[in-house]
Amino acid sequence: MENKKLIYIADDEINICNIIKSFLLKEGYDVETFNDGRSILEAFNEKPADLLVIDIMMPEIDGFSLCSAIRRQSTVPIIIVSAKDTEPDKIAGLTLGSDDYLTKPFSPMELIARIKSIFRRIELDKIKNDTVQEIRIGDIIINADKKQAEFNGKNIGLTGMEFNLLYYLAQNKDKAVSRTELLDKVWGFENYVETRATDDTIKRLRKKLSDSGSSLKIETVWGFGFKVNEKG
Amino acid sequence: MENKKLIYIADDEINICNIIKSFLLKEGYDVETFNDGRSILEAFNEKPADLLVIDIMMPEIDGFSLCSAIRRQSTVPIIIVSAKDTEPDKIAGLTLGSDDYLTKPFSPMELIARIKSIFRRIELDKIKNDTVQEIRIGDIIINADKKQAEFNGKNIGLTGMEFNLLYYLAQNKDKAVSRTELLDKVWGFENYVETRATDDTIKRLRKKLSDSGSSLKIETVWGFGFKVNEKG
DNA sequence: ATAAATCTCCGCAGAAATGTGGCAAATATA
DNA sequence: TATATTTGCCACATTTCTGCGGAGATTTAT
Repeated sequence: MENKKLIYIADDEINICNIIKSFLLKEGYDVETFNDGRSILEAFNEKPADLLVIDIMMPEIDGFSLCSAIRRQSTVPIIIVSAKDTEPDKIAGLTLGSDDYLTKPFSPMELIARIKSIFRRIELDKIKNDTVQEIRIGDIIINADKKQAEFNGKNIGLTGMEFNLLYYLAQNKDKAVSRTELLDKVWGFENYVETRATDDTIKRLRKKLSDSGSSLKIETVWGFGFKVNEKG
Repeated sequence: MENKKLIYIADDEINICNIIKSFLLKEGYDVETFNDGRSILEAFNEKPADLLVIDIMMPEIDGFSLCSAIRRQSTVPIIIVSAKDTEPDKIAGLTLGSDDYLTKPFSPMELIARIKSIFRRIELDKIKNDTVQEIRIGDIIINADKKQAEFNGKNIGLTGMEFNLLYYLAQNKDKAVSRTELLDKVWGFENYVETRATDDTIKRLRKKLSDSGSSLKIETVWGFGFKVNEKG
């Protein structure tokens, strides 16, 4: 269980700080507020936060300088919040190392959405290589990366068309899919093939499934198309 | 060997696509444009990009659906660009998995600054995570520093192209990689070579691997590309 | 029950994709 | 400059895939 994230806010208007703080607290974050650039920098050196929300115009150290100072020593995400809404200001802020730039007045809900988006990005980068894209259907695992379907961890050796067809049916599991839809989505509309072509591939698919030992059945929906069910 | 970053743009207004494209090209990115949700999704499955810029209102598949569809299978950064500027729209977009949300009309320079900010965030996260210079794949050890691959501690004498190709496949182990992707990421976009060039290098790679005594096999993914598996 | 419609299965052949060996231009090396 | 290496390309052989016709089985309708 991950700890609560700690967020520092720096703005010389105390009211702004408090408003943002109350929203972030409601979202379950730990929050500390500061009213000038120097105090947030000192606090950060003392105890690093997980994200900073800073204003541009502040006493002691302004937001731009603060941003580059922090960036020299940390990869912590920074969101700049400012009344300065000109393009050069935004670009300066983003270029100096901030992850986002919001102009006042802004919606607290949007700020929260953007904070979450940044945290999600960090998570995605962290787990990137561990995520496996696969669909489970009955006793079969369909792995889109490997482009193969497995039963008991063993590849059942589907061809391209067979794989695409099974993949499409699995994406629409428990739902009947018409032949026309299959021809359109799996075969592609530039192909002029007989409707019966689907039957052929289904036939081969069924054979390979049963040969592999799987008990997954592709149901026929009479006069319409086919369907696979989540549980075998 | 870090290539130019590849960016896909999807907007049903061709003019918007072209304007964004020209700016991004000037910044040194590779760019491809699409005019509906489905075509960018198909292109992405065939050849993943490094970042997506998508509109909300598009034919076939709208931006929101596209965003969650992509997010289900990839961590690629997504920037939504839309004429819808209400708070709920922004929050919806950010919550569904986008990394940023810009409202039209927007400044191209700001878009570029935000794109760079996202790439910087990913770099910052990457430095924290991996510093591995050696990849083990089957009975082969690939050393990025020495730029050579070893079996039983002995260099198997790969040429530059052969090494780059094996290295790329190893980085994507257990994942099928298309020829198009290889041409883009290993050969580089500026080179116009026959698709079959990949087959040639694969051929030589396979020979050197087997000559060296290694049992590592490069699998053919019929009608798509190639793949190496973690365990030989 | 009987007829009509629909689906499954079999074998096949054309088509598409890939593997193989040789060749030559470009590049590096001595 | 001469030599060796690398790498893309081509032609041909081989493998693999996939749609089709048709026979027989199954389901539905009357």
